[in-house]
Amino acid sequence: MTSDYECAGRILDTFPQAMRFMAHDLRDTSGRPGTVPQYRILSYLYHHGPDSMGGLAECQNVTLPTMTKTVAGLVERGLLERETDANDRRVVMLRLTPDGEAMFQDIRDRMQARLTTIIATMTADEQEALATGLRAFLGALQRAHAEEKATGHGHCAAREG
Amino acid sequence: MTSDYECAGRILDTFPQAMRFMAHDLRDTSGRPGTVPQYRILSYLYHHGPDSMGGLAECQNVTLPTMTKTVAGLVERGLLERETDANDRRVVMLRLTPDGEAMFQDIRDRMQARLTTIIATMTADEQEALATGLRAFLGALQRAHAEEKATGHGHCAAREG
DNA sequence: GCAGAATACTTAGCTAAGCTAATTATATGC
DNA sequence: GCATATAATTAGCTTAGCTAAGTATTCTGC
Repeated sequence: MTSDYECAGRILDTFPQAMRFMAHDLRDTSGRPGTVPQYRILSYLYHHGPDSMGGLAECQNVTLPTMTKTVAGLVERGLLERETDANDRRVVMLRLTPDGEAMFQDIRDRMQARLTTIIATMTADEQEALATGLRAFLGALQRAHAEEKATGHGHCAAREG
Repeated sequence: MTSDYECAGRILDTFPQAMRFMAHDLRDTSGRPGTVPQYRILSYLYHHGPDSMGGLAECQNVTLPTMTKTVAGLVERGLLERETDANDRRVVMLRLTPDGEAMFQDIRDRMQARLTTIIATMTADEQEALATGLRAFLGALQRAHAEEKATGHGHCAAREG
């Protein structure tokens, strides 16, 4: 029954190490695309379609200035396009370019291939447990995030007034 | 049978988000101790006892210059002590000061309390799965790390000649 | 319908983490 | 004892993250 406490310690041990692995692999991927935050932006736009700076910042849980800067790098490399929203010209919409889409697919395939070789050394049961555990944990994280915003405890202001 | 592939995607979604949570909490913790890499150094020395710059850099999977800099911040704050090794005066040994030990315990307790409230919203089965999955995954990661070093595929040179 | 408040984003300026390349200091080996 | 190897540091760069302040647009209220 100490599994929540144990989980906490295990998360603190495991996640940073895994992130270092991923960061390293991303840099190796033919040099260009680079970093985990950049990859996450490509991934989000790929799966959810175009979104605004604010929308991206919120879902990635970073501030707007941080998002502005990270996006700028991707735009410079021609992986994203900026477009002023027609309905509200304060809003900047971001979308993947064809290059950005191809780049995302390429990186994702490499990353998954790499992770897959690591995960393949685990038993089927362990893989199942990991997938199940992570799915539940991600849900729990997002609930916590939403709740903090609602109670004003969070780090960034709520989007809808 | 797609669970390894699914795991890979899930890891890419979940870990960075969880890291952002932890990073945020660490900064909030009465301001001082700061960041995930710093916390990891305190944690390692707490659990494994004093170690050298090289030893720390290797186990944390960063380069020596990175470790030098991060450690310097902790030494400045009086959380770590440097000591030249008597047997090999090139080697710098790091150990926790009493302050460092107290700081580690304090941070760890806060982090675990925080994570525990998140994890508590998961079912007992999910918690169990997460703990099991992460334990196995950490093992798999470390095997991969060791193997890469052995085959010279890795990023940093092997320690033992 | 325009002044003032609110919103979306950017700019400026900082800190920390990460890297590589080059130095310094100590150990080892022939 | 000189050449080479090893442990750590320094220098110099990039990216990510933050806050505070500025700009441009939209909304509100009278």
